[in-house]
Amino acid sequence: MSMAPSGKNPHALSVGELAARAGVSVSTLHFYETKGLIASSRTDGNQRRYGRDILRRVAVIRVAQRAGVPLAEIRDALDALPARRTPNGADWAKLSAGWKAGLEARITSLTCLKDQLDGCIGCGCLSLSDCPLRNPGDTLAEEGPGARLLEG
Amino acid sequence: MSMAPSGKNPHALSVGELAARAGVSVSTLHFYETKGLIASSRTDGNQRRYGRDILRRVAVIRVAQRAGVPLAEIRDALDALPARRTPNGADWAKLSAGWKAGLEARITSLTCLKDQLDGCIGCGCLSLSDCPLRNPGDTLAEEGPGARLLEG
DNA sequence: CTTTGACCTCAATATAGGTTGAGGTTCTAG
DNA sequence: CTAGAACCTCAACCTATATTGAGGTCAAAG
Repeated sequence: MSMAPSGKNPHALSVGELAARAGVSVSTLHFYETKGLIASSRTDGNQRRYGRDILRRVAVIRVAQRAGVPLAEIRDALDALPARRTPNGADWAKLSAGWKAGLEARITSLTCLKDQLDGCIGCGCLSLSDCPLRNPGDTLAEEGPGARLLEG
Repeated sequence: MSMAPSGKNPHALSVGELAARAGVSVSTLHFYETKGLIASSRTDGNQRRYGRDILRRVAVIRVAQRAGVPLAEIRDALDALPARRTPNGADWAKLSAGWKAGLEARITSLTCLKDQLDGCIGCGCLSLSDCPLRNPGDTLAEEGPGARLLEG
């Protein structure tokens, strides 16, 4: 019934425990592992066990995702963390600082779009040749074809 | 060489022309048609021809996408346009007004995240139990598992 | 010792939003 | 009339982010 492993290390988390505490599903944790975002050691019985860093790491992943950072980039950023010692506050802060810039850019882009939409609601011009929404001045038009899941 | 159809109706656009003018690829227009976002008439030779409304319609679709509206919702909104007459400025304004609310919510959510990230950069607390980023007060935590491509 | 729940791997499926290619037709310029 | 550009359909493929299921193992409680 209990999800906690009762083995030698009471601080190590099983995937079920981690999933519950981190607010993600077990399959998501497996998925993150295949993508190199998290790692685990194994028990004699081949079950995953996670150390004390893991909760913070998963939390960082979810926050970065909310900020619109794709998993591949998150992985690269996490790979840049010091491997030998436990990352400290400054290490994490460095990561989030980098992501904040992207987040701010996204907010700016959306706000710009909103302002233009405001104007176009007033004039009903949407799609007229001089409407800023039709020929946005930003770099979006330069992005090539391809799946663009986030608004860039 | 010319992409313009030289048939009876010089105002009708071929897919290539529409693609060029709307700034999307031909395959995207085909795709939109299968999804019910746009429609076309056909020549005797089974080639698509588009009327004068189409440019505005495609423009509206792209703007709504930038605002984070999924194609299915855009389709539903477009379906609600008057079918019998050419939609006027007020019709289009009604659409964009609805999408603006969602866009504003998205901006608010991201701005909130940014503000929290600001605080957490200062304290380096990311993943500590009292960090607002770990237990966001908004409704994101209530969303079940599943692909969440946009930040909701 | 048996049962049950948590765990394992691997493959298939799902969604959104398209792109690419094969194989064939149409249109227009020279 | 013929070459080549543009068009057609349909199916397969692509990325990102997971979820679901099949088939089997492990561990702890009764």
